[in-house]
Amino acid sequence: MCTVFGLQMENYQGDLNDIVRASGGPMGCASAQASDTVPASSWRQFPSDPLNFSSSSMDDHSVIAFGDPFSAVRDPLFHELDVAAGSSTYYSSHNSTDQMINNTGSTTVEDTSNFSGASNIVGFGHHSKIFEDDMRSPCNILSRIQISPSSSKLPVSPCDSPVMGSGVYPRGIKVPAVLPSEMIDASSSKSCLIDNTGPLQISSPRNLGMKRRKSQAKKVVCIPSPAATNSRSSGEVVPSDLWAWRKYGQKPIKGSPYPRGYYRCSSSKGCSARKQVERSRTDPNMLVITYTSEHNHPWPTQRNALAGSTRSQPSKNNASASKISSPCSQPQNTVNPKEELKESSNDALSPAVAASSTASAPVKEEIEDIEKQLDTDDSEFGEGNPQTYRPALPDSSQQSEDFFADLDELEADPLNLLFPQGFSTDQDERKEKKAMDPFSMFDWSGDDGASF
DNA sequence: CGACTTTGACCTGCGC
DNA sequence: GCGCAGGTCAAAGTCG
Repeated sequence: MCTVFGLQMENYQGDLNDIVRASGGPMGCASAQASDTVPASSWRQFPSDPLNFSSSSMDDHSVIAFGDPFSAVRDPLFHELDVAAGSSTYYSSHNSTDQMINNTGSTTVEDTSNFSGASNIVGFGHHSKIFEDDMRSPCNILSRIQISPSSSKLPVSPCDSPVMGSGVYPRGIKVPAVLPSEMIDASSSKSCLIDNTGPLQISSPRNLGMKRRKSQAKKVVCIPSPAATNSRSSGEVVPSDLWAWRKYGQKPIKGSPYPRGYYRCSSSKGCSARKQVERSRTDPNMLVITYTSEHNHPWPTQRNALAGSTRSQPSKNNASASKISSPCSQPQNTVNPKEELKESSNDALSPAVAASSTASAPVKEEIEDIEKQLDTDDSEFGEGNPQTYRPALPDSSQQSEDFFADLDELEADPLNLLFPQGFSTDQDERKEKKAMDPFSMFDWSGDDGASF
């Protein structure tokens, strides 16, 4: 049982960067397979932002880390998936060559019909701590993603600093207990057509959009399709993530029985982030989500952040959705969908924080402990700590630092409240496991009315 | 009423 | 140049 995430990078421009594939468990469970091998060392890259990188993590786990300030934050979804899918989660990237690295030692060379393009894949044994650590970040799916230096031009400029991810933080994906394994290359690799340092030519907005479309970096994420329908009438299942998406189009795709939905970020006006959602033509149980462009705004923490995802889960479907979201079944977390919706619209906290507030009583205690621990360990999560959740502004590292400085002024980082156990020690592991239980932390329903 | 989805039309890139 | 396919727009409808 594996959860497979395929990430494809097209025309790397520095923002939608950093793709890594972390495979867990025996490679036999992966349908995404490689045709070549590459030394893991060739994959390692040093972070562009030292502030957000822990040398220890590098040394201890050979973590592929990046400048993404979100790299420090555990990804609730992927932890959820990790758990639900038997701790086998895959990230992947596609580049010029098919490569898979499995640091478990058993590099597998297989083939996948779904990899039409090339890919660089780095796998980590799912028992390894590195992977567990990686999974602590809500944005790690991206932050830990990195393009093989051998196959991609990596512009290293302030402008290329990773931004808010591009929304590859599926939050509400409801993962079936048994997950199909598949990785899809939804778009073929193309040579870089854009020199992001060159002059920008603008004809008409539409023309620009088209040109951008053709040359822009993309990330392709393959996820198991949620069983529940959370789309209003089409019945199409669109897993929600932390961003709010607004559907603006749908087109039938030639050769595929499934239409492709087009979404743009509605978290912030002017955000150019887009994504395309379509079902895999080879495995209808898999959704292929292609992220284009990147968010030009911080991770949504305002009420509108959940607008799309909330709406995309109509109350009439919430029952089934919550069932799926909680294979472990936590009935105490079941809440009136109406209430949940209402709460969500009123809550200005980040989803993660809200999640903490919705946890069941025992979990609440754990979270309280964690918060206390956070207070005492605050220094540990100070600047430069990789486990610190730090949203970034896209423009420059300086800007990011300023932004971080602003964030530091916040009383408490919402996600830190959830992920303070990022630096777990052995004695913390038990608590961590419990606290990180995705079904208690990320089930956004609640029994105390504190949910949103 | 605001936010969202649906859907047909339009625009653009690309291959022939 | 033409046609196809994919991507986007925008009006209309839906929902809470």
